[in-house]
Amino acid sequence: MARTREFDTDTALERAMEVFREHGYEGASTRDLAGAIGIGPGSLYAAFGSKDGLYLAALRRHCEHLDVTTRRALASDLDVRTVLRGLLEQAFKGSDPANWGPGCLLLRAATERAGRAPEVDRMLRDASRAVEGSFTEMIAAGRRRGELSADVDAPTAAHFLVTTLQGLRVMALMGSDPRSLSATAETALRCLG
Amino acid sequence: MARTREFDTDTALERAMEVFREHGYEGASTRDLAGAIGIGPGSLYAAFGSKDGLYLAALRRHCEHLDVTTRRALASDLDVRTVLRGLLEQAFKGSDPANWGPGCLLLRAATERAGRAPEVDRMLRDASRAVEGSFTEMIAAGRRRGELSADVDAPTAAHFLVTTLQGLRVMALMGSDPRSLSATAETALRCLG
DNA sequence: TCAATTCTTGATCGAACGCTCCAGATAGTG
DNA sequence: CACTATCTGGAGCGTTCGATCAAGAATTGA
Repeated sequence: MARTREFDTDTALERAMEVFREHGYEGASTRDLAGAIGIGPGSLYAAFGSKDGLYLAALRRHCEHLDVTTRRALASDLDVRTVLRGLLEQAFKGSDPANWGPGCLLLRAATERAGRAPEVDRMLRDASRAVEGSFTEMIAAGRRRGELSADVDAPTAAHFLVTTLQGLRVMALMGSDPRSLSATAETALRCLG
Repeated sequence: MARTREFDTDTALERAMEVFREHGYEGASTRDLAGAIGIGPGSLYAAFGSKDGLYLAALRRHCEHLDVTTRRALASDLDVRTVLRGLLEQAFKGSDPANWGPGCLLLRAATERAGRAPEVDRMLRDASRAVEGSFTEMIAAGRRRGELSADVDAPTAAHFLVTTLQGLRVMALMGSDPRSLSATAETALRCLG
């Protein structure tokens, strides 16, 4: 009983993610965003309420992408070290540089908006815990299969590896040599015992 | 033979660092900056040329602070693990949260401006290498004193620890539990062998 | 077919942006 | 005491910001 929306919300969010990833929250203008999505400002505000609303929706979608990546890794039946190595390496030379790599929108959100937008804080915490949870499961499973020493504490090791993961992204942004980054990933994996 | 400048450039840069740290590059307006420094826009532009010029000067100054912190650690005669532990812990609960903590301007610059301002890229790389270099020296010295195993490769271990350091800052921003952060720092130190 | 409802489009709002200009203030020099 | 050189700070430049709104287009139920 009314006109149908001409653009797809999911596609719009993917485009918005890209713009926010490129320019950050403050650096992305509503004109940039509407232009990238291919709609007018009116449609943007009708669909997402505000620039902040669009940002939160894009960030939420990004978190879903992260979850898909970690769950896919979790479902793998390869050796746990191999899987973890793949995740760490993707953090700085990934085949999916936009979502899991140094451009990760969540990392940007952490440095740009942590502590000044409650909803963002909540998403940072939740997404971070979700990734950490998947890592914990992977390590626990690897230990059960005997791929890791029995005296590895899964939650502790998971937190350590996620920290390394974030560090690798940052170091990549700082211009660190890929060879050094790989060596650091290897060092971290060796710590698993 | 002319009127003397009424404000101190160094003090101005400290204030600017604070504003950039708080709001980022895009989020900090020249009015914010001039207001925080306590000068008019004319003075700001006469002294620093542009917002970008002020940002670069502030970032350069921040890098000097980082250098001071790492060199002070380097000069310490405590056990190398104790010194490194102090640096890692300061990254998330530091007595100097502004400069060495999660708010570190360099980390923000990395996520906000890496790859889009050559001068920033250069500073990211240089500052990162400087910190890494100090870590390398610390580890090498600790090894010479027999505090670390002889089969520790100093540059490799240094890169790994700096990566952990950056990761800890990010994890702190994401709302990670201080207890977990400490445990992760400890895990990283245990890797030194 | 037409009224009702929603969406799209583009002009436009007031505010804030980075930045410039200039009159007035303040200093050293002869 | 001029004279000159520099600094200060507020007014204001043109532009862009996030957001709104009216008017037309598209879709559905009656």
